[in-house]
Amino acid sequence: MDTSFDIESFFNKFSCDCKKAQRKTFSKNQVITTYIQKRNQLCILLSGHADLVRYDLNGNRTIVEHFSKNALFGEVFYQVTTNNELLVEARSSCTVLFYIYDQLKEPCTKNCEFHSTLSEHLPELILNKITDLNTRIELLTQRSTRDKLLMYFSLISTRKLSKTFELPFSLTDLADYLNVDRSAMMRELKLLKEDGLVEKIGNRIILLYE
Amino acid sequence: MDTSFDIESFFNKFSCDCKKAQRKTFSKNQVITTYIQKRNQLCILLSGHADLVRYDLNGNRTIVEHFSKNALFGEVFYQVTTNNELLVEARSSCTVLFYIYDQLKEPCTKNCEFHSTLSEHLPELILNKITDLNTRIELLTQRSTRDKLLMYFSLISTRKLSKTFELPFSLTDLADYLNVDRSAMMRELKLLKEDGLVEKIGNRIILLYE
DNA sequence: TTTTTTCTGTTGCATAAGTCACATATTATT
DNA sequence: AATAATATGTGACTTATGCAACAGAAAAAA
Repeated sequence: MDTSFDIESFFNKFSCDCKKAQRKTFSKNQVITTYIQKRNQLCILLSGHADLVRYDLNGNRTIVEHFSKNALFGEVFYQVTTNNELLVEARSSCTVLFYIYDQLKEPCTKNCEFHSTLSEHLPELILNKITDLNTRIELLTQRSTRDKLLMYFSLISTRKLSKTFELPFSLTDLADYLNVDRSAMMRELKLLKEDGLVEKIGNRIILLYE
Repeated sequence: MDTSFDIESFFNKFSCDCKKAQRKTFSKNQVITTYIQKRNQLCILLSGHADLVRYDLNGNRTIVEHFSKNALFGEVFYQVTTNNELLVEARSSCTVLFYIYDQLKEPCTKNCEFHSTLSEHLPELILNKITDLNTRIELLTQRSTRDKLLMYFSLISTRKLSKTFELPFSLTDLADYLNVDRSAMMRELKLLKEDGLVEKIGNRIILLYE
């Protein structure tokens, strides 16, 4: 998520005196939070990468959302509908700001600069979240595994402004993100290579079309 | 979407003097808007039902989102990634409020009551939109057609607080919404009936489990 | 009303995609 | 450096889902 406003460096300069925010760091694979209704938690990812992951009763794992710098997450945004486990897991080492949504909304009595600036930028951050979610839906509504792969590659390619890029996921995770079986995805990836649409060197993807 | 705040009746009482909003009505199947980047349009559905529909090059139709009373939509929320057509179509007769997002943000000079009240309630409306999108993702990440149907039924059932309910979609539309082939969905629906999980009388679904 | 259009329900068939299983490569951990 | 753990790559087999086609029902238009 690319925002002109860099929350992390801003937070470092004007740390929040009002004590409404908690800042924590996490190492890879640690659980950042779980989604349990009622707490109304709102989190901001200051640095690193994290995933919202769902484990269902059949042992299937789904990466519901992927978060990078400046992303918002937390159960304020979530109506927990199923009784599946929903965890946010750190994909790399992460720094996270924890808020209670209702406290964030009401004006800060201490009038600390960080708090007011964050409120000012909140609409922008939220709009980014919504477009991310809509893009996620576009991806998931692709009909075939091939279409999902091609759209996913194209998204990263335009974001990186290059036909060559590193995958931010392992292939196992990518399958869980695209909601397809891993071995089926591998097969399709091979076909894409055979059809001369894609090249893959280690973790690096090269798009050969257009 | 159930909000305590009813925009429609409020708008009727204190109609917006500042002329920033345009209110229009649409009849069934009319195109309310198309998603073209740059205009930054934000729309509010005051009454009726509408769908965001995508037509791809193979003639496939996808219902990307379904909107009901108080729903927000428009291209502010959308990063148009593919070159597919994206239309919002009225499913029933609709009343829609059109805004330009940037104008909505800045404080109203005329200080009209509607405008300020809307701004006040905007965070709540936006939060609803985000939880809707997340629920949509939950639905789309169900693995099988059966799971999609069961989750969809369960969502409506909890919303209506009843194991018996009318489908707000035709079966053709439902298939486009669940992103599955219609005849495959019909087959699965038959199996659900045969397994004694669901009963269907006309447009009415009865859940038989739990 | 009659006619036309769209929706529902069902089938046979083709194929995309899931399941299982295993070998090798790569990455963590001790 | 040795061992364990996890990720990648691939193949044989099964199954779910897509596709095409059609008849009857329901809804919309004439």
